[in-house]
Amino acid sequence: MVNTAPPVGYALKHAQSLLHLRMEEALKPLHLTVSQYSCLFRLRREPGISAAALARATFVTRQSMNAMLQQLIDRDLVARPSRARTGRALPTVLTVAGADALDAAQKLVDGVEQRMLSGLSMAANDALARGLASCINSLEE
Amino acid sequence: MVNTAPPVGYALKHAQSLLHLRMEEALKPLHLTVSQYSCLFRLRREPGISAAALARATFVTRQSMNAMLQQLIDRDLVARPSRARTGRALPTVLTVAGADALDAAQKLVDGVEQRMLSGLSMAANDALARGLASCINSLEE
DNA sequence: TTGACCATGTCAGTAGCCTGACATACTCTG
DNA sequence: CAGAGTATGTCAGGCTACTGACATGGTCAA
Repeated sequence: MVNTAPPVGYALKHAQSLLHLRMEEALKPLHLTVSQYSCLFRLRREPGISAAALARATFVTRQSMNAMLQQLIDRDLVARPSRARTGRALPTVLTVAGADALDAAQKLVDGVEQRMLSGLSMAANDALARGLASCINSLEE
Repeated sequence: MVNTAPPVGYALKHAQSLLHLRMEEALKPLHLTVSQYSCLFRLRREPGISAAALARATFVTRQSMNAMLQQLIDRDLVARPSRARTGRALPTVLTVAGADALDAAQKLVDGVEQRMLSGLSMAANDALARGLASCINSLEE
């Protein structure tokens, strides 16, 4: 007897959709979208990263990322040179204002994430993370 | 010592993004998008459901759902009356062609889902499903 | 050195989904 | 019975992300 509908994929979508919604709500006062937050977050972890690499890390196309970066540059949260020192990649970095915005956003996002995981024991949290990692591994390539 | 970046939210996004991508690839030969598949899937489970309820179940707005339903109606995969017998809700149902398309799509999607879960034991699969359910529960309202 | 190959950035066009707003139909309370 | 409240469908407009295409710069093998 098999399931008529394996619920894992649906649950994944449901959870991600809700997480995105709550994050969007939380970040609204800062006038940041989830995508913009992800971008700033990754920029702190990898200063000087190229826009294309940033795009891959945040699951959008490089075209979308460049459009988003332009907005963030206009708001002075991010900076990058107009010409590459070498190659074509333009190394992008956080500005001071960008780092400040990220700090504020981080607190709000952490709250949402804690809320999401509040019903899980440490072991269950671990099992969830491990399960997701396995799914990711099985799906890539 | 706390994590600089709690990876669960990111892993959730990563997994969902990959799953969506693989499903999109798998459904391409049928000229169906993931959203359309989700819509058909839900329609089989709940024949006669309203477009608004369908929208909630598939995590889009009712405006988007109505636009999508119009496409599916044009392709004769879905049908619904032009007037409601009672109230405003227009009960939507699968056509025979829609059921056939869903059957074909189901096989492909099941393959993707199995691939995603292929690295997990039954217990780990269970723990993942339970963890996601807990996250969903904690995040709604 | 040269030519294939790949990565990056950019331009143009398209599609999907969203928010905001409104009319309609039912329900429920006073 | 009158009114508010809720749910559904629909129209209009806008924004975001996508695909497709191209030029540029670097790498690597022949």
